[in-house]
Parts: sequence; structure tokens; C-alpha cells
Amino acid sequence: MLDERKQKILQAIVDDYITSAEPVGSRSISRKPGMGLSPATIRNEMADLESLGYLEQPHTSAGRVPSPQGYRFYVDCLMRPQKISDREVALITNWYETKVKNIEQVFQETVKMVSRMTRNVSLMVAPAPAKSLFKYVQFLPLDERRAIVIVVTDSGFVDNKVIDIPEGTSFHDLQEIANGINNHLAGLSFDQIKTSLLKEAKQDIMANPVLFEAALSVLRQALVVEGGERVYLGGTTQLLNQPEFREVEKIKGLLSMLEEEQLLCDILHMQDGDGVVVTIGQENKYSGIQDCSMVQATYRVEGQVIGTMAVLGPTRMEYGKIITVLEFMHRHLGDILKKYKL
Amino acid sequence: MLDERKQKILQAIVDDYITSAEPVGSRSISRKPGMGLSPATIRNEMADLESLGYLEQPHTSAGRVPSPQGYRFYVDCLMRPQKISDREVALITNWYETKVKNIEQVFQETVKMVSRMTRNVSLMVAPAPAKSLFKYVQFLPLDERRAIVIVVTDSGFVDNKVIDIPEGTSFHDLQEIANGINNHLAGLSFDQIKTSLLKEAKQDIMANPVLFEAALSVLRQALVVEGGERVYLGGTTQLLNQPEFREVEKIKGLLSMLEEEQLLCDILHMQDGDGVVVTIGQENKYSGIQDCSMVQATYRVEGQVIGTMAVLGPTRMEYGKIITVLEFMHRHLGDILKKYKL
DNA sequence: TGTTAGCACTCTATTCAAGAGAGTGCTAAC
DNA sequence: GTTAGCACTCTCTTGAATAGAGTGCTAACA
Repeated sequence: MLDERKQKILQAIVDDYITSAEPVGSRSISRKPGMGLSPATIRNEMADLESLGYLEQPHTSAGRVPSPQGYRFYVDCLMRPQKISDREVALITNWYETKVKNIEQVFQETVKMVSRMTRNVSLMVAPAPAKSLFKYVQFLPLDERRAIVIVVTDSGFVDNKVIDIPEGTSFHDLQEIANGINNHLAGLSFDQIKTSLLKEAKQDIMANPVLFEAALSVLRQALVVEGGERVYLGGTTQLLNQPEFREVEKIKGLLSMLEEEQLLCDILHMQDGDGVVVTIGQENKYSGIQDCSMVQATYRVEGQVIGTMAVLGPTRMEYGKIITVLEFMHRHLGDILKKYKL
Repeated sequence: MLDERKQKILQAIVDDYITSAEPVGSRSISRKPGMGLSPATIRNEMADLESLGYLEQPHTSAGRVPSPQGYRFYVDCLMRPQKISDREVALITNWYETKVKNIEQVFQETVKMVSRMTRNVSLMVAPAPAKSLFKYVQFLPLDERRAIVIVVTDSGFVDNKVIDIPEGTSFHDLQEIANGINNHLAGLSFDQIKTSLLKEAKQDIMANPVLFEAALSVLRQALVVEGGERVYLGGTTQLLNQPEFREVEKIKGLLSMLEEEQLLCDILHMQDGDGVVVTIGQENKYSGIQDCSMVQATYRVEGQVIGTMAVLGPTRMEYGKIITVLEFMHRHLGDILKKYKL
């Protein structure tokens, strides 16, 4: 275990490096107020910290840089989580109130907000609409040949699509079809609906068998809800501000990774459990982000873990700030989602 | 006017530069099949073309680079617009059929597709929903205290929001309110609705005056359709692939510009008329993109120009390809939009 | 015994000159 | 009118020299 002075120095080094992105020399630590030690003493301690594995030296005559182990210790023991100010809380609340009108927008705006607050890329997996339960469909007239179909899931997702009205079907017929569908399929998952659709439909749904063909056609158009979980991504341009991504090549690599929804899903699913988790550099299982760190948090609705959100950035990230923000979202996002019914 | 040989050489130079991004020397032009001229001859012609203003030399011993005037001439006279292959047409058609279900998605997917086909940033202004005419609202039950309100405009935009049901209002009441609203406000623009709302409401809308307060509250929540035109943006990461944006600083500048919706709107509105227009470098009125070129096209529904789409990239862009793609979209986007009712 | 000043040492980043390479313009021959 | 040849120009790369930052070690000090 590190003695108190070593901890203090390590903390100063990490703090300094996080803001400056430059290897930290003994002089600059010595100069910090409250340190009260000469550069030479600091140097001795730094040499110790290096041989203990907490620091690294890019080359002999450079300052020190935190090692992954150094960051780990910093995150676990040294870092002081920043408080979220009342002003920030007010800002967040206001943001949701003015910009968010439905569930979809909760996700869209949350990633935007988080990326802005943390100055890093932020991502979020939303539960798959297809996994939730079908609640009802409703047809709205558009013109003679087409209608809008609104599909609502029990979790509050709303999907709208324009469909062709089958030949010879009146709008009144459509409403009857909707009733049939709603009566018989409400409460089923979309997966169930897909498989059992044809059989069920034939036997039960339609009081009026003349409408059967029309109903089938409509069902097929209406009930295909976009399959998988959706990943929301925000603040990718923040990457450009990080000195570690000064070379376009590195950004390209990360960005093209961030475009692969499935991959992101997988990465975010690697963490289970509940709460805020930090993975630093090589701790990340996916090799494409092993020079990055990720702070992840689950969010819950009524105790149930529903999904994950995360902030991705260079290992030299503002852990304190980011953890605080995600901790906050972890606790409060559920309430916000519930407002729009999830 | 340039004689035929000069034109041929200029064309070869621009073509070469567009693909290589390197100043073009006399040798490489001379080597091109069908050229049949020695480097020395080419050099003479190049010198002429330079003094005529069609070419520039980064420095004495470099090859030539097209000047803005050179690009202009290339675009106006030399460039052969590429045909869109049947395969591409099929791809586009299929893209819309599988990925697009409503108007919103037409815009989202169009910018994606165009940016992919042109390998450049693509943008598009959609007509402001608020400018279109209110068609109807419909309430859908969510739970006891909340409902989903669906607002449909005559142009086919569908907006859904979760609203609080006013205290003491039954779902049946809501439907009555919807009827009142629909009967009296259908066909009005949202601007009109906003201003005339209170007066009108009081006098006419509500058959049942008891519901008046509730109706007002609901109206306020429901009928605020996001104000301005929306800008859709696609393929910003394409910037990273362009050699002219190898330095992060340049990308940052452009990207931060691309984040300002209003600015983009203004830029796209500077072009009027109908059809495909190319603005090269300094021809752009906004100084932030004066080292870029932009190809813009309007799109129409039933003859009416409805909005603009554009491709933005370095002046060294594949004009032939891009113009062809936008020409195609210019002609066909209207049909696609009409399918979802605009 | 812990701390510190001093100094030699190491490594990077910058600067500068030299040389290679690419391309031109001009001249003279075809 | 076209082209081969050649001197010339400018950039980019390479390598050496130098300044700068920071270290590690030693010896002195409290």
C-alpha cells in the first residue's frame, strides 16, 4: 500500500496530466501549493512510484505519465468525485422539460447532454422495442389509398408508418382490423406475434372473414418493429478536441468503430451488474478501445436494469467529473423515462 | 475560348487531380493513353493554361493544380456526367423500400445514401413542419394520467408526444376535445393556430364549456410543432478521408459549422431557382466554406420546389459523380416523398 | 535519517544545411 | 509545330548540431 505522501504525489500527477496531457515533471509538482517538497524529493518518490508500477516514463528525460495501474488506483482511492452543482441539476431538468416529448427523444437528448457535460463521446443502448410488448395499433387516415399506422408498445415506444390500404378496404374496415388485432395480440411480444401471426389470425382475429386478406397485408406492414436494441451516440466531434487524437488516422479508427451499432451493443453488454463501472485501457475486452477508458452506468426503471449508458474517451479522461455525471444519470434517468412510460 | 487540345489537356489535369489530390506534372499527362504528346508540348500548353487563369502552380517546381476558374470551366464544359447504373438505381429503390416507413425517414435515409454514394458530406433542408397545415390530432391512451397525442400535418409529418391529462378529464373528454380541435383548426397553419388560438378556442371550439380549461392545456402541449426547417446531415466522417482535411484543425472548423442548423439553412437558401447548381470555392458566399465546393439541387413535389439538398466537399471533388447523383435525386425525390405524402 | 542543492547525463524537439527528386522553362534541333 | 536536352527552382527528406526539459545520483545539510 502506498504511504500518504506517495498517494498525494500520485494524485497530483494524475490530476495534472489529466488537464495538461503532457508528461508531468518533478518541478511542476513541487510548485503546487500545499506540496512543500523540493523537486529532488518528488523525483525520489516518482522513481518509487514508477518501480511500483503506478507511473511510466515515455523516455528517460521526460516527465511521468500515469500507468493503467496508476489510473486504476486513482479511480479507486484518490479521485474526489465532483459534486454536480445545483445549477447543473437545474440545467438538466430544464433540458428534459423543454426538449423531450417522448421516449425516443429521452435517449437522443440524454446522449447529447452527457457528451456535452463530460466533453467526451457518450453512448447509450436503449431496450429493443421489438422485445417489449405490443400494446395497440391505431390507423389514421392519410388519403384514399394510404393510412398512417401508429404502433404503441407497453413501454411507450411509438412508431408511425405510412401503409397502403389494401384494395377494396374502407377506412372503417381498417378500424375493425385494428380492433381485431388489438383484442387478440395486445400484451404479446413482437417476437411471439411474428411467429404465431398467421395461424392465430386465421382462426380468431377477424370476426369478418372477408377482411382476412386485408388484415394480413396490413399486419405485415404494421407490426414489423425495428428489431434490435438501438444505440444512441453523441458528441463524436468531441474526439477532435482530445490531443491523443490529433492524428486523423486514430480518429478514423475509432469513428468507424462507433458506426457499427452491433459492436457497440456488444461492448456495452460486456459489463453486467448494476451501477457505475470504470474500465481503463487494456481492461477493455474489445481491442479497438484498449487505449481508451470507458465509464459505464446502468439505468433502471422500477428496480429493473433496463439498459446501459457510457462515456468513452482517452485513458486520460476526467474520471471525477464523468463518474459523477453518470452516477447522477444512473439514479435519475429511470424517473425521466417513467415520465414517458418505460 | 480554349482550343480543343487545351481543353483535352485541362480535362486530363482536372480528372487526374481529382483522383490523386497531387499537383499534376506534364509527364503524367503525356503518359495518358490517347494523349500522344510529349511532356514538353504539354508543358507549353500548361504554361498557356496557367497564364489564361485555368491552372495554378503551388510553387515553381511543382505540377499544376486547377484554379477555381479551371474547375468552373471543367464543370461547365469538360466534365462528362457519369451515368447512374441500373444497379445503383435498383440499390436506391431498394434502400427506400426497406429502410423508409415515413416522411422523417425519407430525409434521414436520403442524406445517408447520398453521402455514401458521393463520398462526401451531404445535407438537406426539409420544409418546416410548422409551416405546413394542421390536419388533425388524435389522442391515444397511455395510462390514467397521460396520453399520447399524435399530430398529423397535411404534408404527412407525424409527431408524437406524451402529455399529461388535465385533472378531472376523462379519456372520452379528450376525444371530444380532439374533435373540437380538428373541426375548427384543420387546414390552418401552425402559425395561425398559435396566434388565434385563445380567442377562437373560447368562442367556438368547445361544445362543452366545462372542458375549456382542459382543452387549452392540451392544445398548448400538443400543437407546438418544432418551429423551423430541419437540416439533415449525413456522412460527416467522410471529411476524414479527404487529404485536404488531414489536419484536425480544419476538420474542426467545418464540423463546428455543420453543427449550426440555422447557418446551414441560410447557406442552402442562398441558392434559388430550380435544378442543380455548383458553387466552387470563393463563389460560395459564406466564407467558412470558401475552400470547399458545393453541389446543390432543389427537389419538388408536384412542380413546387419544396426544399434543397446538397453535397459539400473540397473543391477537388468528383463533380461528375456528384452532379449525376443530385440530378437523379432532384428528379426522383419528389415521387418518393409523395409516397409518404408531402 | 529524511531532505535538498548541484551537476552530469539522457532523450526529444528544433533548427539548419546538404542532397535527392520532381517538375518547369527555355533553347535548339527535328 | 513538336520534341529532346539541360539548367534551374523549389520542396522534401535526411542527418548533424543544439537547446531544453527532466532525470538520477552524490554529497551536504538539518
